[in-house]
Amino acid sequence: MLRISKITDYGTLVLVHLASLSGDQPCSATEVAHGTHLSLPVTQKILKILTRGRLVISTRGTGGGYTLAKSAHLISAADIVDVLEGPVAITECSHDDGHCQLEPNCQVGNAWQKISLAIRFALNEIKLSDLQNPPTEFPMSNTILRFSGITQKSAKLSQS
Amino acid sequence: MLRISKITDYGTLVLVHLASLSGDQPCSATEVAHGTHLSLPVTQKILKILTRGRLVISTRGTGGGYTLAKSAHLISAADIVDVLEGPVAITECSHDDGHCQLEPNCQVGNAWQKISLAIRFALNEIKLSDLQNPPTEFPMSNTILRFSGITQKSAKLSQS
DNA sequence: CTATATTGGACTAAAATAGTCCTAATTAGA
DNA sequence: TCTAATTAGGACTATTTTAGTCCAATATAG
Repeated sequence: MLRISKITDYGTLVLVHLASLSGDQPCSATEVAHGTHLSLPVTQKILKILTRGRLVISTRGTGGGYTLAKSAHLISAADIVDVLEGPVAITECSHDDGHCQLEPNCQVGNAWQKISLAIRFALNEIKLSDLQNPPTEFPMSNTILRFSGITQKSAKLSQS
Repeated sequence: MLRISKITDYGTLVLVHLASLSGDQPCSATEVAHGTHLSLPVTQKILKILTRGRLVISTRGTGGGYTLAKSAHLISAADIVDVLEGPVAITECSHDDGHCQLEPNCQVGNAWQKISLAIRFALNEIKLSDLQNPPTEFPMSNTILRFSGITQKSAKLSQS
């Protein structure tokens, strides 16, 4: 459905929360869970993914936790999607067994790659700092997209 | 994974095939299946969806089949995605029970909506006629997007 | 040592996707 | 009016993906 997964949805909440912190003391998973109203297991899972993706830095042990790896205006929506939407999956068509079975239609695959690039460009333009306090207009905004994005309803809220 | 489903993948193949036809006699599902190397059941399924989505027009009975509903340069990638990627799913957050449980984070949901708009804009710019014979450059193309697009490998080829 | 934290990954249930198939309904033409 | 060619609608199953939880191991401050 051309949708963004909940992991990405929640992950953005987590990143925005980390970005909103003033000090540079690490923020524990428990604190993030409280701050975002996400359940603790989900928060932990997301923080682990973000850490592996090098968007946040972790500190282990007592007093440990997580901090943003870089300034919020240096993290783009493309970065977030890259890290949270699973492994890099280059278009399968290219260079696996060397050549295509559907020669003439390969043009089409090529076209979707171009479309993908256009989308990526759009994601690249939007920074975490924009998500913190979004401007009314993003570049290229135009009509309505059906896209299951971040929502309150979809968010798995903890009871705490 | 921010991916395009195979239905959309195949559907584009089908539309490109219909667009490539010279006459205005309808093309049967069987013919489309042969032309695209997709299996017949899949082809039929896709043509039914495209018909319901009013991107193609069907003629029933002997000698019947399908034709494009409008010129290839009037059909955009956004149209194709709209029709093939399932029902319209407006962002769940808005106006269901009136207000948000995560007031401050609602900003984030808002931001993803904006991102969605940007993506939709990109899709709007690309027409079926471009997919037929894609230009080397699309507007806004920049870097690499992981995006499982149309592929030969992923296509379920018929044995016919 | 011990309490606090992250790390890595296993695990299950639910949902979405892919693909096939069956039974109408429709229509041209013999 | 039959018959063959076609689309229409939707049921159905298997596979894959997603969502979410949990556990055992590792690290560290005090």
